Amino acid sequence: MILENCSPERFESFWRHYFDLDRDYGEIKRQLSSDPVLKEAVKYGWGMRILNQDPWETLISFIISANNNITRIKGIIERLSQKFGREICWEGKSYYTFPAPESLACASEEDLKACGCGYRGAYIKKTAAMVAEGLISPYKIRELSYEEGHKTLLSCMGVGDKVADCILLFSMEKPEAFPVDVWVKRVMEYFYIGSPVPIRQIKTIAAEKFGKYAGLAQQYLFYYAREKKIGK
DNA sequence: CACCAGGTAGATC
DNA sequence: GATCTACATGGT
Repeated sequence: MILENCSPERFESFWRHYFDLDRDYGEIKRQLSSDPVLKEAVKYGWGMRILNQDPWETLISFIISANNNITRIKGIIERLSQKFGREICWEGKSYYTFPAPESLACASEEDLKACGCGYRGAYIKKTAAMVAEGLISPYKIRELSYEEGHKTLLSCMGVGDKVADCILLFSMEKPEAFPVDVWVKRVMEYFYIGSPVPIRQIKTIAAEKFGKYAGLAQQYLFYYAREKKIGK
């Protein structure tokens, strides 16, 4: 991997953790590969890593992801950043930071609608207000256990079981979190169960089979399922 | 014009 | 608790 425009100090203080470089993926892949299905999925997504992303940004981003498609999710986040973020100029081009909690809490319904948020606009505004007022803190939730963090995240409007698991996995260093979206549900039923079952049952099976690295297994399975369009 | 997309909130039993 | 439905928006 090559990073441009990055000092050794900046690499150590930020990017090393962001790219999860201290985790031994070789060892985890070996462990998961004792399962024949995971062995194939791991082969498919051999270079994958779980990024350690910003908790606040991840919280809002995955509220937007619910019942939505990836193209639109990206567009909405881009437009929110342009409208409510801070401009950064670099090499003659403009970029925008992800908006601060206060900015989204103060956003008007019309502005959020203009970004294409749809009915999620109200969720974003409410959750942003909770953070801006200090009722909840994404950075403090990160310090909690998986169970406590999950429970706390559910108090945010727009955050359900699956979105909470995504936030915990992608920004709060909880590799045991196993988000079950439509693809993971399909691939688990297809390979391990054989018939449609409730999501909670899939989470139970995943915890038993994959243990404390269930989240990484989820990512290999997700990628594999999508690429192969399994169950569709 | 239906159906779908990295589900959730609110009502109901 | 478990189950059902409406939900903005843009693409196919």
